[in-house]
Amino acid sequence: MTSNTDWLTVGQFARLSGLTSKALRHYHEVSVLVPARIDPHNGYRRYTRGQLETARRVRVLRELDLPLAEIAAIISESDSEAATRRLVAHRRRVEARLTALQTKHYLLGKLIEEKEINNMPARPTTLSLEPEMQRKLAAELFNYVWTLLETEDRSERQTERMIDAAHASRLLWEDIGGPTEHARGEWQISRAYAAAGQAGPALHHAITCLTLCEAHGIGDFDLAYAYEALARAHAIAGDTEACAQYLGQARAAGEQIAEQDDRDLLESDLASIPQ
Amino acid sequence: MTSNTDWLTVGQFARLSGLTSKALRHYHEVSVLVPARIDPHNGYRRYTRGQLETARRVRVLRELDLPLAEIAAIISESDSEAATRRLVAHRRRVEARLTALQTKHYLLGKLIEEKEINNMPARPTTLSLEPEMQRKLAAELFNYVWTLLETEDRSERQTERMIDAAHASRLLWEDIGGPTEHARGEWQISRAYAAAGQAGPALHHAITCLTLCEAHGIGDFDLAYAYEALARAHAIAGDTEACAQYLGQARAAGEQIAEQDDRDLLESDLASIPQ
DNA sequence: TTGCTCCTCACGTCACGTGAGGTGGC
DNA sequence: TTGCTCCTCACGTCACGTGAGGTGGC
Repeated sequence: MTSNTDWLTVGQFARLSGLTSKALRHYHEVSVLVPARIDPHNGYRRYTRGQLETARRVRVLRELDLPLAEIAAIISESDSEAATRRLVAHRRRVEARLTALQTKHYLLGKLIEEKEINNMPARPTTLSLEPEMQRKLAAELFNYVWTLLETEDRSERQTERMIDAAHASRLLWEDIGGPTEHARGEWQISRAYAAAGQAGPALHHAITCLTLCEAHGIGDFDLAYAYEALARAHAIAGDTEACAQYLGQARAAGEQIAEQDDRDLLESDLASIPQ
Repeated sequence: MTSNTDWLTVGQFARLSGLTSKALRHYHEVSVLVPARIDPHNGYRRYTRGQLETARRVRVLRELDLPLAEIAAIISESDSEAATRRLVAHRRRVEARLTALQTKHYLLGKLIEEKEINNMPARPTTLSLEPEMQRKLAAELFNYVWTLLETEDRSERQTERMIDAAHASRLLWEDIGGPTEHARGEWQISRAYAAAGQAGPALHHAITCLTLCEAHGIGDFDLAYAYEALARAHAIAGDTEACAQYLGQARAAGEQIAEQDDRDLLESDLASIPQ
């Protein structure tokens, strides 16, 4: 209980906290962790044992790459909820860095591979997305289109973005998906154009969808929906006769669908086609 | 064939290589990429078109986080095997960073969990791309469309992907770009549809392009090209009269273009419109 | 002539680490 | 008295970005 042991110098405090004295001086300068008192005689920094707790927290947070400014805020606020929010935000930043690094890692691998074959490419011919990310993006875009399709008061601009997104999703599926994904992509593009009232493109992509189904023997659900898209596109074009014909084909194909839920879904979609 | 176009200034070289002029000055200073000559009169840096290849390679390598010293070595050595060894070594460093970051990510998750069991982050409504990646992708898609536009024996399928890519690029520019990028995106979509022989969509996006230019006071190059797109779309639709009218407007706007190179480019594009 | 582009400093970024030169404490 | 620790500058790191202040070019 000698006052001797209660006041720690930087070196002692450094050893006990796991920080360096250089770091402690820096933390003092930027007010992240200020010594309890400064010896007025010689300018020595004096820390208390009670400050060790804070010092260790600073160390842990720094090891997790939190910026000093964030750490200062977390420590001074002493509001645990606000602190958690900062941690969550930081974790998102770390996540972003992680995906960026993963992409770089992937691209380096490809570059090395290519180099072994030919000499100096330096010109990427494909998208710089790793397959996993591409798959994720393709799915996100697909869902994004759905969200917008279901938005009732869609602005003109949103409608344009919806169409863009449908095309983007289709593009990304090109090399990571098979005929089924391609057909579904074409179906969604067609539906987006139908929602936008553009009969020409809606018809074009509906035809592509059906062609894919036929060429690859895709039946069930997807085939029925190919006809649904054709019926809808013709309805919008004002061709009642063709619409009715494809409605019939959709219903016929619908009877081949295995799942009851899927059959119901088709029915409600067919019912939504303007006559 | 004028010596004028053979010697590029930093600004021109920056635009063509995708680097910034600041970065180019830095690369000069540290001898990673030295201008072919320095104008003795005013100290202007002059680059050749042949240096673009090197510049692009530097950019690709920097995007992969290689230190400038490594890049300088890779470029100067011109020994492809040594270069590959450097890439492999760098990939290992990236791997190390990756595992370290993954650990931090995991620990942050645990820390947050401990601190609070409630308060889960909301579903992300936007794409899970960080801005840097989104910008890169948008640009890549834009270039991808160009490559396909210039491909003479494009298959039908490639044409479809080209259109998808034009839409995808436009979507990605939506929140990271301004009106100029949006207008250029619309222009490219229009051109892609024109190349595919689809007059309707070509016209639609040409109109959007012009509307954007007018709404945001975009002139020069971009405005002239908006008219070019309209002329081309009408030509494909078989509307000779409207085509001629917009050709005239494009030429008039073309006279306001500052750069001679840009004027020449416009002329050759206008000449390629089928009459 | 007016903008636009180019030039060269000089400083900032982020979290310390590395000395240099000097003094206090046990 | 001898090491050891402490102090305060000042500079370096890495790859540029951001001005400031001035000049050249079309």
